[in-house]
This record gives sequence, C-alpha cells and structure tokens, in this order.
Amino acid sequence: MSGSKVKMTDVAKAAGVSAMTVSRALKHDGRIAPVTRRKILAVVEQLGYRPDRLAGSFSSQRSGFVSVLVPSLNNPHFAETAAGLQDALSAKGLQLLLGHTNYSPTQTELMIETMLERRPEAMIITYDGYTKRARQALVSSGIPVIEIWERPRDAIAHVVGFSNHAAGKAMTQHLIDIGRRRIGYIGERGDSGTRGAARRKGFLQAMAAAGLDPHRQIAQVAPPIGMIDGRAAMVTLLEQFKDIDAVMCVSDPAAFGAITAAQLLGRNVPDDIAIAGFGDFEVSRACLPTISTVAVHGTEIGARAGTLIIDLLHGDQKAKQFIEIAAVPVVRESTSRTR
Amino acid sequence: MSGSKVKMTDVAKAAGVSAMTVSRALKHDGRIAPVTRRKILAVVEQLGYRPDRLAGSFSSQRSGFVSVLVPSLNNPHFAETAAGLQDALSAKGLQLLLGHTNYSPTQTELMIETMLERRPEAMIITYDGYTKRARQALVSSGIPVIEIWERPRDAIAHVVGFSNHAAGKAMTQHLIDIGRRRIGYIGERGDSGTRGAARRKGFLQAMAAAGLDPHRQIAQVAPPIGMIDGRAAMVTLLEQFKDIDAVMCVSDPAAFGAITAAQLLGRNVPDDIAIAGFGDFEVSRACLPTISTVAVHGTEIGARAGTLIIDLLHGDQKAKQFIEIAAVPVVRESTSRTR
DNA sequence: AGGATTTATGTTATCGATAACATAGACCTG
DNA sequence: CAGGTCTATGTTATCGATAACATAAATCCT
Repeated sequence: MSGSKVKMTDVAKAAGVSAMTVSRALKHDGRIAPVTRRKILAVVEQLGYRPDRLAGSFSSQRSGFVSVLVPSLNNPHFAETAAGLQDALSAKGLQLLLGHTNYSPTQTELMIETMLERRPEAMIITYDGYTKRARQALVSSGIPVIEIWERPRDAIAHVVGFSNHAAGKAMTQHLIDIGRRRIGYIGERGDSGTRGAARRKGFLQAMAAAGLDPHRQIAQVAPPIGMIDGRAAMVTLLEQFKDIDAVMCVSDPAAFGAITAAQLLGRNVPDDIAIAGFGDFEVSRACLPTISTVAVHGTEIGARAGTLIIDLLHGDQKAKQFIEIAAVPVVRESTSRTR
Repeated sequence: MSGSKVKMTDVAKAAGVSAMTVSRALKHDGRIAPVTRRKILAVVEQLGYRPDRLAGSFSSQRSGFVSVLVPSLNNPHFAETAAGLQDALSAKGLQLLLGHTNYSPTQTELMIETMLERRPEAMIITYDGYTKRARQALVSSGIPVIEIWERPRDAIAHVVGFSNHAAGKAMTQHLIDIGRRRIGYIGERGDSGTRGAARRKGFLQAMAAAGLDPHRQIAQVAPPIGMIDGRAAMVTLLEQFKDIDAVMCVSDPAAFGAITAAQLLGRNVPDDIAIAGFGDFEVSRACLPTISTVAVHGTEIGARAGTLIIDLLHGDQKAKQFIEIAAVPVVRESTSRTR
C-alpha cells in the first residue's frame, strides 16, 4: 500500500543499493547498470515511492520552478502564453508557478516577492509597469528575467513581445488609409504605464502624423474593459461626437461591444462607422461583421519565452535578447472599404 | 547590496539574536518582544534578506502549496476559479500550483503525479474523468482532495460544484416549456465521462421525459468547442434536420457560433429557432440577441473551495463535503417566447 | 516572599535528497 | 602485466530553516 511516507532510503534498502544509486536511477542521469535501474524502478513501483521534490530541490539548490506573472488569468492571451510556457517547460522538468496581479502594481510587487521566496530559476513577467521596489527586486534577483507582451523602454533583461505602440499606430493608420478622418478611441481609465496606454499613444501618433484631431476619446472603466463596457463607451462616444466615422478600440471585447452599440443605434458597420479592435480574440473572427484587429500570438510568446529560458539556464545564451513576435493588423469586415 | 545569498543566520548575527528568533519574528508567530522584532525587520530590510521557502517548507514539512488542475486555462470559468482560489488562499500564505491538462486523461495523470511530488497540502481538480491510476494517486495521497465543477457519482472526497446533468436537463426543459419540440443538440466529440457528457445526458433525459425525439445531435469536434465550430455544427445540423425549432448547445461559444450560422442562413433567433448555451460567458450577455444560458459561478467555486481547504487544513472539518454552487438557467432573448 | 507561571529567547536535532568526493573492480594499452 | 582509464556504485557532508525542547528573566499569586 503506497503509504506516503516511503522515502528514498526505503527504496534503497529494498533494492539492496545505496540511496544515491536510487537517486541516479530516477534521474536518468549518471551511468547506472540497466539491471540495477530496472530493479530499482520495480521497487519504486511496488512500494509506491514518490520522490519528495521539496527535499530534492532544497538539496540540489534548484527549485525546478519558473515563475510567471500575468495581469489576469481570465484573458485568452495570457492563458495561451501560460499554456505555451507550461508545454515548453514541462518537457524539461520545469514547473510553472503562475500568479495573477489583477493589473495592480501593488499586487504585482507582492507577488514578485512571494514568488522569489520560492527560488524560481527564472521569472517571466507581463510588462504592465511596476513599482520601483518591484523592479529592484527583479533586477537583484540574480535569475533570468523575461518581460513579455511589450518591449519596455528600459527592459530589465530579456524581452519576448512586440511594441504595442507600433501596433496601435499601424492599426490606426489602416483606418486612415481606408479614408476615415474622424476617428474615435475607446480605451481604459488610469492606464498609465500599461500596454493599453502604449497602444493609445500609437493611436495619437498616427493621428498627429496625418494631421487629424485625436480628441474623440473615451476611457470610462479600469482595465480590463469588457464587451458591455465597450458598448457603453460607444454609446457615450456617439453622443459626444456625432460625426465619428471610425473607432479604434484598445481590445476586441471593447470593439465587439462597440459594434453592438452601433447596430442598436442603427448605424452600419463598416459603412457608417469602421471599428477596429486589438488582440484577435475568438469573437472577432466569429461575429458579424468580423472584426479587424491586431493579431497577437500568445502561444508563441509563451513557447519562445520557454525556449529562451531553457537556453539561459543551460548558459548557452548570455546577451540581452529581444525576441520580436509579430503583431500586425488583420483586416476583416468591420473596416472593409466596401461592404 | 542585496546579494541573494543572505541567509537567516546572517540576519541573526547582524541583529544580535539567534536564527530561531529571526524565524519567529518573520512569522508573526511566537511571542517576540516588539523591540526585538523591529530591530530584526530593520536588519532584514537593510541586508535585503529574502527567506528561502525551499528550505522553510522542507524543514517544516509544509509546502504551502495547493495544487489546482483545470482542463484549460483558456476558459474564463477556470480562470475565474483559479483567481478566486488564489485570492482566498494567498490571504493564508498558501500558494497556487496551477496546471492545465488539455482535457487529456493521460496528461491529467502525469500532472497529478508531478504535482504530488511537490507535496501540496491539498489538491483541487476539475472533474473530467480520470484514469484508474490517477484516481488511485489522489486517493492515496493523504491530502484533502476537492473535485470541482461537477459532482461525480463516486466522488473521491469533497466536492464544490453542481450537477451538470441536472443543469443540462433544466435548460432543455426550458426549451420544451416555451413550446419547442424538434430540439437539436450541439456537443463535443469523444466526451465520455466529461462534464459536457453529463449535460448531454441531461438533455436526453429531459427529451425522453417529454416524449420527444432526441436524435438531432451533432458532435464534430473534440473539446473544447469554439465559436467557429459552433457555427459549422449549426450549418450541418440545419442541413441534416431542416425542421429544427430549437438547439441546446454544450457551451456559450458554440451557441454564439450557432446563432451567427442561423443569421447567415436567414433564420430568425429566437422566432424560427431558439438557441440556448451553457456557462454564461461574457459574449452571451453582450451579443445580439443575448443568449439564454446556464449561469455558473467560477469565482464562487474557487472561493468556496479555498475556504473549504482552509477549514480542512485547520482540522475544523472532517466529513466529506458537497458544497453546491447553484447553476440555473437564465432566460435571455435567444429563447424568448415572443420577440 | 517564595514558589508557580508566563514571556522571550537560545540550543540542538532534523527534514530527504543530492553534490562532491571516494573506491573497487573491469577493461585497456603498449 | 603494470599502470592508466573507465564504469558502477558507495560515503559523507550539506542545503537553510524550523520543531521541539530548554532556560533565564520577569511577573504573578496567595
């Protein structure tokens, strides 16, 4: 009966070898005679032995953990990233320590400290701005730090992501290219330092470059903005600026909400108003009309961050890396020139 | 400079106390003279000491981990559950060890074994059927096991969830109640033993009880079914069974896709075809028409599982618990009797 | 006031696996 | 065949914090 208190020495005794030999046999590590290994594995199975990684990690001073911090789990992009990471890392015996920060700098700081106590071998963090103390903790942690989903101006070390600024600008440019001039923006309140803010700055820059008036903006809710919020924002936007002929949204859910608002108000999308989103959420591919958006690749970000970590831990790679994951506009029906 | 190799004895030396006193001061645990604690905390801050939980957990034989297994992170319900759990547990100094299984029994088994090596203090697992070996590992783990999101016939120990069977039946009954008779079902392929299957059985039972023909079913894709899949399924369904006047879907994304299919084919929802989903996803509240669905409460499942764990770890509670989280139909536009 | 209790802190042993070093025998090699 | 090399395994020390027990000083009680 697999009592949970079987330990390595028990296995060793039962197999007639030393504990060290058992340890090696289980790690496919040292050179073990095949016969010995088979016998040990049989005993392991029979006794129901389960190695204690608490002890193992402590002894080897290698936790086998990689910490990942995302603003929210309830966001398909971060979920994909986490999944991509888990898949990449579990193949190497590394385990994910996943935490969410609710878009709060304070909670981010707290989570970072908590996570570092577990001595992760690397730290992956979704850039969304942090406190001085949080940044300091990361810098002095002595482990590889990878920022993802945005290339910060002053990256701590490695980055796997893209420029939200450039992507926001490109999407806005697309709206200008299809002939729209009175373009609104639906964003989030209190977004300073976040990725959403970077997108909005991209919007501003594209508008300025085209000599257009960028003041048609709404930012009513704190991140993350949802579909219903997007609808409400659109209603407000159309009340305040009746002449709008296009809207750039900080994310697809907001854009979807905006489209439903336009439809309820009898405006045709895209003929009367073109609407663009960000993130290529499932809904933007499935709804009517389909939503033009910036396609991002959460799984790839996770996978690339995963392989980067593995390289870094092997020491194969030292220099600061910036791995760019393309994030480009995808034109769909909601911004089609002709219907 | 906060080198990462400061250890407790260093702090002790610098503060002129023993390591044990430092340990107690950091844990708000034993009775420490306020003066002593303040001095210790000051030294901790100054040296940049960060406790090593690897060592601490090993020594105390309490990992401080709670393992959580979900089929997918990329599902708002599980994300909410994980978030609710993290919030409930982090207040007690417990940390989440989160893993996803991709709806695969094999991977579930592997994840369970990996997680148990970390000696979690409790294990939370989304019921979706498991292998014999996996179940055995859970049973003999010696820690509290909580199954969530479904009440299995043979629960291992505690359950926080609801009957997917009953909920599926109730939703189907609603369709019958509004006068529909030729009701189709859109589900997932190879769903045996899963929560989706339980919903489908609820559908079958409601149909049988009403003396209706339940054979109008489509199950083309493996879980999880998406919006586009739902659209495709609806197209197929309408080709095969032209007389359909309602469709019950295994989840909201499928229902949303089905609605778009109906709209593209010129059918009015709900007048021509009523469509019901499951899960109360964001989209079902925001789309046009809004989707009737079964409202579930992921956050609450997480929060209740969290408090249950805390009770169990305190030993306040021993008996097998079944905590029911209501999952009831919410009628919206997609199944309104009149438009 | 003297024993009983409480409070604050120190000492020692220990958690279970693994790194680092050690060793006996088998196998070369010129 | 003597000395070198490799292979498979064993021995010993150790990772850093904490539980359990011990103790000195302060406080209480009748």
